[in-house]
Amino acid sequence: MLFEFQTPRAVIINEALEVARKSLSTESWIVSVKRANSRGMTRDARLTESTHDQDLVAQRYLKLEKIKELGHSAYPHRYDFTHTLRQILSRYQNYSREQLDAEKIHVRICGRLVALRGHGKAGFSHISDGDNRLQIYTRLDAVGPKNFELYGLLDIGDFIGVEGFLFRTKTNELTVHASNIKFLAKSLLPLPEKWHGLTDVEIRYRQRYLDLMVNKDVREVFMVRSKIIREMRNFFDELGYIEVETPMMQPMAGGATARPFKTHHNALDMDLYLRIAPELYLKRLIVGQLERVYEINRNFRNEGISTQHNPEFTMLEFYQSYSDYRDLMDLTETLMKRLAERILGKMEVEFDGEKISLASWSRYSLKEALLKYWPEECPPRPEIKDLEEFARLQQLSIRWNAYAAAHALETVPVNQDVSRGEMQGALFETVVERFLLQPTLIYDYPIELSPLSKTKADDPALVERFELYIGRMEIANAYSELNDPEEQKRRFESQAAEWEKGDEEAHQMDSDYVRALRYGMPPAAGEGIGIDRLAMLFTNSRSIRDVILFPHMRPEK
RNA sequence: GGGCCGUUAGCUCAGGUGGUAGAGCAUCUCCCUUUUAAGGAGAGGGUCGCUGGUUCGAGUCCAGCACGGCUCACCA
Repeated sequence: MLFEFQTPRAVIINEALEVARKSLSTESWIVSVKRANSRGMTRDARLTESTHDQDLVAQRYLKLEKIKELGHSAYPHRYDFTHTLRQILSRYQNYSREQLDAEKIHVRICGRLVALRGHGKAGFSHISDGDNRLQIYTRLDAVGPKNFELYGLLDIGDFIGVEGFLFRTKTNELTVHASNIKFLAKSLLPLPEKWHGLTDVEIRYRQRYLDLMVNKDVREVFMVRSKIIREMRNFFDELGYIEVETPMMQPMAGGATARPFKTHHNALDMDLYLRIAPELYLKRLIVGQLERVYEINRNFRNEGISTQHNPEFTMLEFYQSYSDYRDLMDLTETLMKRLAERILGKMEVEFDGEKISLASWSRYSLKEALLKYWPEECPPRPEIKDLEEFARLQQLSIRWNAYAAAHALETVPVNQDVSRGEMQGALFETVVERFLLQPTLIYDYPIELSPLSKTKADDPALVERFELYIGRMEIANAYSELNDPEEQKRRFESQAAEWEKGDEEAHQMDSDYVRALRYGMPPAAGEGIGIDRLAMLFTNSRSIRDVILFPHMRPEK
């Protein structure tokens, strides 16, 4: 009965609002209803008023209802386009006005409406495929009243298909002169503001789809990231590697020093860990004579989040039989130069305001680097023996700490529990790392820091391991693989002792891995390359979150 | 967890020394058949992050909290 007293418009509004209320729980909706409530209006007046005035979202639901009333499907299944926007632009961009007029090229195109400019009984708009835009000219006498009514109900963000012919406007812009419009999907929530775009960092990460719609450079970042991975696959495929996938859920998380995430398998009632590295599985494949394998996938580490750390990160890890770490140094340099060449077309990248050349590489042993980068202002410069005797290392550390305290730099721990190798490692990280802007390979690490690497033939205190630094970031980590099962077992045992002492990151005994080694593993070298950090370098991104589509965030409140 | 910065309309942002909130874009109505940050006329839209305090009066001052960013510490 009530309906008799309502105008048709009010009925539509009510229906639209019912739909809106059922499918929507946004702040704006709640706010507008609360606001209406507070004005003490009747239900119908409330609904009419709150829509009629302000609720942008309800406004759009209302338009969708009207579009349905015009006989359009709200969510049609497909659109039969003749060209992508990219095709139109690449094919016809150079056609003159006369050529276009002569040929009357008929097209059907589709995309998201990104700009609308009304003009009385005509209108200009742009549709986009995300990267490319094309202008549409819609005029009443060309599309007819029904289409033009639909045109009036469109919002920025809607998807449409347009049929028409190509022409050039007064300002010489290639444009589709519409003869028919097909509604494809509605954008019920308004897009970010057209001029300033989306700058709120949190929304950019949480609602990356908006970021991708609006910020062109963001799309570019992920294009580069994709190219990096593709080029890496090409590179390793050409070298005869095969790509494999190993377990992401492991009964024991090994292959790195890090704390894992824990999960549980219900049917088997067993705890599992998300992998911190694929290393031990990939080396089992080397035992199984896959000989050259690589895997590109996620690792998970239950640690802090920073501009350089996301809980899940992507790593390329590869193993090459019959080779040692020297081979991988060369391979790494070749790979990086090739990536730069193919993706950037040049060897120079700008990173964090500084110029990096991927053409000039340095190689230092860890100890050499310490001697080389020891600050001038903290004399005397250490000699090699200062790095090799425990007591002298302690003295050196104390000297560093005094210097560091005066210059607001990081200090290193000095106590009897720390081994010689750990002290060397700590000194390296604090003294040297911050200087490693240009590509630098640091090699020959203390054995204490590397439970899975092979010792150097002429120095059992060192292992054949190197790390690649670029832009002060650790980009890659590689070593000659330890393939002596008994030695590996002893290393695990000594790690187990560290675990007992409370080191949660110490490696656990992996008996099956030792068993695999006992069947015989050829000499081999392996390496992990951090894809996210490489992507940061190649896209001049200061935060790892800028190169991960959906970086880890706290739960939305 | 520590330090620094931030939170005002759907979006991007203004709001000396306390006096009850503003612009552009977006939205709505009207005009406009080659515009492009279209234009013109008009209208609506805000518990100024939350809680408490000082004050006659708080967007503004103070305290606490929440959320976010950057940064430092472990790690790749």
